[in-house]
Amino acid sequence: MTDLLQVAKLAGVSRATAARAFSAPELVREETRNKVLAASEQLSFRPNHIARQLRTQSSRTLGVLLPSLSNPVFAEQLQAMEVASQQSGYALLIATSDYQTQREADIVENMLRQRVDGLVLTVANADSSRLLVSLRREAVPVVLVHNAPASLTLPSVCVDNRQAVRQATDRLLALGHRRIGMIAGPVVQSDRALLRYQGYCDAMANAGLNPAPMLEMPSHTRSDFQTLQPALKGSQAMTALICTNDLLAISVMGELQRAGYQVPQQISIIGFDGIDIGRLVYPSLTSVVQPLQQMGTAAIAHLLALIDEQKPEPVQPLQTALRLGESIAPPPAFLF
Amino acid sequence: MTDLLQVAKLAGVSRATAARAFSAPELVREETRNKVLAASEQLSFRPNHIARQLRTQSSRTLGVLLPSLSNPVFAEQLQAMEVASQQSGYALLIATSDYQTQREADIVENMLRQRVDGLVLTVANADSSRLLVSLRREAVPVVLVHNAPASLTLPSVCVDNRQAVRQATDRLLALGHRRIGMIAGPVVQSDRALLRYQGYCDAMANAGLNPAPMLEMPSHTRSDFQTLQPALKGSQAMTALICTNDLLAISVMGELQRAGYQVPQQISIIGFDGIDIGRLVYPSLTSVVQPLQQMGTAAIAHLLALIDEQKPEPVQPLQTALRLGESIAPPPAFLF
DNA sequence: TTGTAGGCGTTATCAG
DNA sequence: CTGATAACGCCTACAA
Repeated sequence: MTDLLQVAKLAGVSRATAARAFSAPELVREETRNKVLAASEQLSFRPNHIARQLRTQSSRTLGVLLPSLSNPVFAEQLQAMEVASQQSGYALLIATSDYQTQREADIVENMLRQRVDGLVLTVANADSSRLLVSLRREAVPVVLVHNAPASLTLPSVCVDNRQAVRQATDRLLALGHRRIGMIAGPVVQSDRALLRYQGYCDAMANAGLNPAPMLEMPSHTRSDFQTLQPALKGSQAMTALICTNDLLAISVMGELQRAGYQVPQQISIIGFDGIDIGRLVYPSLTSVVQPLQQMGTAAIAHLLALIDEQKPEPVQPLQTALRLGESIAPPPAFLF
Repeated sequence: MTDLLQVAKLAGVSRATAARAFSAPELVREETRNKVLAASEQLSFRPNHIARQLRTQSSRTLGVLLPSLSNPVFAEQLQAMEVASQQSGYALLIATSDYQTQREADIVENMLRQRVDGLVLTVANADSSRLLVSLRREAVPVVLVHNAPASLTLPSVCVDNRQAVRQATDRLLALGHRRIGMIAGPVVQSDRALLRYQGYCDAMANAGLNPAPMLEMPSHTRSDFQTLQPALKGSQAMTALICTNDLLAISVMGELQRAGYQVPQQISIIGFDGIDIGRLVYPSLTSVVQPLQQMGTAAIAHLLALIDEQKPEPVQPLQTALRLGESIAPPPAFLF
C-alpha cells in the first residue's frame, strides 16, 4: 500500500507538504497541491485513517450498543443515528448484546480499546448495570437511549414510559373498559417493561380498579396463546390489552383474530413504540409512539456536543403521542 | 491515557515483555505475566487497538454497507452478521446508502481508508454499479449480499429471485388464479425487484397468460391505494397480487382489508423475504422466505475465509421456501 | 524467557 | 508556504 512518502517523492515535495495537501489544503499553494493530488491519483494513494487516528488521538468513530436488531424499534433508531453521524463525518461501530449483561460489558470494553470518541448505549437494565457505574469513571462521553437510570446521572434520551402508558390506559378507561390487562416479554430483562407496567397500575388505581398482574410472554416479540388464554375467558375476561411493545401487540392481535376474536369489537389492543409497520397492518395498531428518529438524532447530537466539550443542554424527555388506530373501540355491550 | 511503557515500568519489565503479556501470554513466564497484569490493572491500562492495527496492518474490522435499516430484511440480516463477526472477534463498521449510488461509493471509500479487512455490500443495482467494478482492482475481500451481478464475478450470497417468484406464481396458478398482478417499489432502484418480476413473467408465459405490467409504488415499503385501485376493478380485476417484498405485501393487505376486501377470499397476497412479522399478522402472510440468518452467517463466513486467504468454496445460491400463510386461497367463484 | 530497537503512516511543531 | 523531525502506542525480528 502506497503511503504519503511515496506520494511526496513522486510530487517532488516533502512528506509534510503531501500530508497538508490532504488535511489542510488551504496551507498549500494551489500548484503544489495539484502536484500532490496528481501523484496520489497516479499511485492510487488512500489516506490511512488508522495512522491518522493514532497520531491525532481521535477516531471519529462512535460505538453503538443495542440489545438486538430484530426489533424494528432499535433498527429504526439506529437508522436515524447512522444518518446523523454520517452527516457529521463520524463512523459507527455497532454491536448487539441480546440483553446479556456480560456481552454488554465485553462489547463496551472492546469499543473503548478501539478508542471510540463516544458511546450510545441501550442496556437491558440500567439500574442494575455495573457497567454504567464503571463507565462514569471513564473519560469517554456516553449517551443512553431508552434507559433512564433512577440512581445515577448519565445523559439519557428517552420518553416518560410510565406517564405514556398511564395516558394510554386512561384512554381505554374513557372508552368504558374496566378489565384491562397488560402483556410483556421477559420482564426482568427490560427496565422499560417495568416502567410501562407501573404506568398502567397508576391509571388503574386512579380509576379505583385493581391492576391485573403482568402477563409475561416467553419472548419479547411474540405472543404465546397458551399464556394469553386465561386472560380471555371467565367473567373476568379482559376487554382490552396493552402490550409493552408493538411487535408483541401485532402478534397478540394476530393470535386473537386467528382464534376467532374480533379486534377491536370484542377486544381492544394497544401497543408501544409506534413502529411503522403498526400503521400498515389491519386493523392498524393503536400505539404509544416514541419519536424514534428524533431520539436517534438527538442522541447523536448530544453525544457530539459532549465530544466537542460544549456542555450541551441536558436532554429533555421526548414527547410520546398516542397514535389512534383501528385496534381500539369501546368494550362489547358497553352503552353510555 | 496510560500506555504499555508505563505498565512496563511499574511492573519492572521492558516494554516488549509487557506487550507480550497481552498479545502472546504464553511467551511470558507466569510470574512475570502476573506482575504485568497487576500493574496494568493498577494503572487501568487499556490496550490501544488503533496502535495495534497500525502496527499489525490488520484492523479486525469488517465494513457493512446496506441500503437501509428501516426494512427488517436488512436489519435481520445485519443481526446475523453481527453475531457471526462478534464470535470471530471482528468488529463491524456499518453505514446505509438509502439506495444512492454516490453514497455507496463514498461509504466504501471511507471504509477502505479505515482499512477494514473485508466488505459486505448490498448495493442498489449491482449491474450498473461502477463501484463494484472499481472494487475488483482493490485487494480487499468483498462479499455481496442480495446482489448477483450478471456481468462481473464477485462472491455473492443470495437466492434465485427469479426462480423463487416463478414458483410462487405457479402456486397461485395451481390454485386457479389467472389474473395475477405484481407490485414493487421504485424499480429502477433495485435489481432484485426486476429479477422477481421476470420470474413472474416466466410463470405467466409458461401458463399461456399475459403478464401484467408491474405496479410501481412510490415507496419500497408502503402501498398507495391510488396506485393499487386500477388493478382491482373492471372485468380484469386481479384475484392475486405478488409483492416484491413483505413490507409492501403487509401494507397492501392492510389497505385492501381497510377498503373492504376479504383477504384471501376475494384476493390473495404473496410477499417476498419471509420476515418474522409476516407470521404475526392476520391473515399471516404467504411469502417466499429467504434464509436471512443463514445468509448473514454465510456472508461473514465466506468473507473471513477470503481474509484468511483460504480459497473458500464458491457460495452456493441459498434455498428459498414458499411459506404458506393465510393470505392465499383459490380465486373467488372458482370451482374445480 | 526477556530486552533492544525500529517502524507501521500520519500529523504537529518548529524552523527556514 | 515548505521542510525536517519527532512523536502517537504497539508489535516483532533479533539478540542476549
